[in-house]
Amino acid sequence: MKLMAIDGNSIVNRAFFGVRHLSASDGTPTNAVYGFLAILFRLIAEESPDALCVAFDLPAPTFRHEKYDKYKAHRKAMPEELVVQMPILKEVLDAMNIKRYEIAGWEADDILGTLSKVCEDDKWECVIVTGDKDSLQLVTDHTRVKHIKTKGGKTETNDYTPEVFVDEYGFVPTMMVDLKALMGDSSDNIPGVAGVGEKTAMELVRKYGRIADIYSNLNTLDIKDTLRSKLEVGRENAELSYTLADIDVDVPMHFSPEENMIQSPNNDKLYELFKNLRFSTFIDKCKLKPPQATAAASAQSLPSTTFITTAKQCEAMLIDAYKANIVSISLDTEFFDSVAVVIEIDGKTSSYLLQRGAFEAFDDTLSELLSDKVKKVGHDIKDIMRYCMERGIHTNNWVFDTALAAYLVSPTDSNYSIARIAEYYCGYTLREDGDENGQMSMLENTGKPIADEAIAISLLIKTLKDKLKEQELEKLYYDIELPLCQVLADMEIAGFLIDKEALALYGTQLSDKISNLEAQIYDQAHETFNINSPKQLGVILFEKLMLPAPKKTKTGYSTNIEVLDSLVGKHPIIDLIKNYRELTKLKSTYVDGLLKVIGDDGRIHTHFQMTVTSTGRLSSTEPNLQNIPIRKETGEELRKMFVAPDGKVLVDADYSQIELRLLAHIANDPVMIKAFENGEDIHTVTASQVFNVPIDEVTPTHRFRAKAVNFGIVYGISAFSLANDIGVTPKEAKAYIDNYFEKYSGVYNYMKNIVKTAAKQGYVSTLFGRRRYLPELKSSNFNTRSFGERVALNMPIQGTAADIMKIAMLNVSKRLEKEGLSAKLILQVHDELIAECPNSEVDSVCAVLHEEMENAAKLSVPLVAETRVGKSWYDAK
DNA sequence: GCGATCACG
DNA sequence: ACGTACGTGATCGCT
Repeated sequence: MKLMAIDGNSIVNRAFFGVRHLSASDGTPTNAVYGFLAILFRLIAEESPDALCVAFDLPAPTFRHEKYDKYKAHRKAMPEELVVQMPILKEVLDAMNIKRYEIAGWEADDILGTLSKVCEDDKWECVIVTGDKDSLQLVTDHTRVKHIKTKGGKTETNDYTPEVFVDEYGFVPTMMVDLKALMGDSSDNIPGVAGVGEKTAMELVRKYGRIADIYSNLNTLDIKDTLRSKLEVGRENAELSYTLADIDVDVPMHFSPEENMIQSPNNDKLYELFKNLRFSTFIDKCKLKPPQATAAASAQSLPSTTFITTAKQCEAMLIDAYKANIVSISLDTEFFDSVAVVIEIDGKTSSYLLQRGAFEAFDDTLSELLSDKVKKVGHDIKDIMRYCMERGIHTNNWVFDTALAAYLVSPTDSNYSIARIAEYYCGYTLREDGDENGQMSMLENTGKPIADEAIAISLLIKTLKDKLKEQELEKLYYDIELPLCQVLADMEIAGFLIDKEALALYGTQLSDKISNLEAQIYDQAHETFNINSPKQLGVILFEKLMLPAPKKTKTGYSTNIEVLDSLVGKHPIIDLIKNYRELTKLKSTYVDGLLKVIGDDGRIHTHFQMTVTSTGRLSSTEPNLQNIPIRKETGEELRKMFVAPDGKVLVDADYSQIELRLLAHIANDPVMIKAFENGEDIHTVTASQVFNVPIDEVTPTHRFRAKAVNFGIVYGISAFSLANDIGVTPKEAKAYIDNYFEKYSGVYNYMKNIVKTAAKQGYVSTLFGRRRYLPELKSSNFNTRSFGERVALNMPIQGTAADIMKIAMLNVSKRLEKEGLSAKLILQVHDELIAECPNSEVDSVCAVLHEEMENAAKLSVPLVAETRVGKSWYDAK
């Protein structure tokens, strides 16, 4: 039988410092609890113990403090954010029916030692889990210590059996105490012997054994006299340290391993806890079910769903739908053959399910529901719009989107599925759409999931509307985000025409070059290997060819472009590999990747994601058309395959320096504003400022560096990173930054103030009110907090640029329609808009894009947009 | 499923 | 002293 005993404080500490910021629904930090549980579940899976318990320290003084009043004296107090997590962790453990041991006057180590001894007497195997090396003294044939450490954010475990310990230390585990008695421990304030560190202490213990032996033979030991006198002077401290380091295995406590046998958790309690902590992964992992009581209670107040089977029922439903203020709709997007509707009139809610085949007028009814006559709410309505339009049904009059609202309210969440947000905001759990048994009715079988979804949507509306109001997001939501859905749906449907043959040809040309390079690389390496495997490549470069390895990753050698660049000239294989990397990237991601997604119409229809970024930008997937190569010539070729059909051209319009213009505006920096007003090149102006040279003496190097500084400022710069980026010393980089802030003092003040404001109000926002909350600023972890500060600087700029582009898109789309132009927007790449345009409309469309983009916002600097025309994206750039 | 790498603004 | 720039997505190898 096996007991796993955990040093609670030690592990929770590791978790706290190793896991990034997380918080419960009320904002309490939860990262330590999360990390602890992640480690716990991993260990249970790894060890499958029969019994399990956790030992904790208590804040009360221990017998060690009595012996030595300075014990752990200058140890830092536990950070407040960890303090608040301790009771939560204990509550979770209780709900999991895992026993906790905490005894005033003793530390967790002593408890672990005591219970490992009991295990030994009872012939149980004992596994002690800790992040603290002190407990290694407990290792015996029956007691194994699992030592946990965090390395680069990853937890690693080392198992110490007596053999492993002896291998590493060169003496038996019990002598760990002697080691510590000699070397001391600064974090626990154990003095040890002055002048004796880890190396010397190890050697002494290895050679001469326990400190009792060392001191009784002190005069005859074969050591330097200086060391001998250090030992002599430090004798009292050594003996005191010994008693402090020695783990007490006779703590007066009742313990028997059988009482700690693993039990199933208290489902209801643990479910509630995990739900509030937002630990949905652990809910799944423990296979917890929503508490029966609450499920039943909420089910009572929910409408039961009517399955519509007659034209008469259907008519009655439609009449209500026309009358209602809000109708929640969920559509089956797999077969397009069922729709769920929830209607609320006079506070009375009814739920309906309509299916094709269940009554004759399904298609007509669906068209009615989707028409102008019904005010609708849906979830991800941009997708519904696209989906319906692709099937020839026009939709209209969507007045709310639950996903979009949840995103604006909390743009850093990772998932806005209806199930997630209904659970989170309303405590409403959607039933799983599993096929539990084959004997279900139509309603039970295919209708349930969407019927539940429509109910969830109707429940969410009020909560989300309140939140939008509370956070002053209504204007942004109703005037920008919601109307943008239709524009994006139209763009997705329009798609981008691809010259498929040219793309395929380009692919075969790449293939030829790649196999050529492959052969040369194998030749240089004198063997074949997988060049795409960083692991194998690392072995070839740094072990076989003995090139210097400048950097390592968590898993091994780094072979990224920076490393390769540093090796250019040292071996001919490097250039070949760089070339190979570049071409295989183009082939696999772009040529093969894009060929796969060209539609029957010869066009690529990307999906714009509206709820992904934390700043308000869009993202593009399946395929991503926002990262088509342009920075290198070989890659830029690809843009020749993005074309306009016969009789049409592409109009490409992009904002010039929108982020720096916004920085000038938001920071209200007179120098920068003036530069933009005068239409000057901002990087040249910055160079002139930073390097103290007249404008016409700015060299390309000056400009290049100034450009990096400008970008760095927008990202929340550090001298170190800037130095790394442009290849100067950190000292020089710092001088650039100092100079920059001196000249652009408005920017300096902005940066100082925005972090302060963010910390005070807990969030930052864009000119149009989009918010991002920054709990990171409250973190006691330096990295986390610094990240929060950089985000506070960057989000208002990047986010405002995103808002402005969205406004421009809405206005362009409106203008094109109003002017009766048939040109269509087909792509947005953050600061760039592309329209496909009949030859005859070129001038008008250029004007529309130009004007609507430049007039999307009134700032204290001009917004500038440049348009180009071409038969391909390459030509139009 | 995750890390490394590299494509974009 | 800390560790080192913001925001994304796709592909590959490996566990």
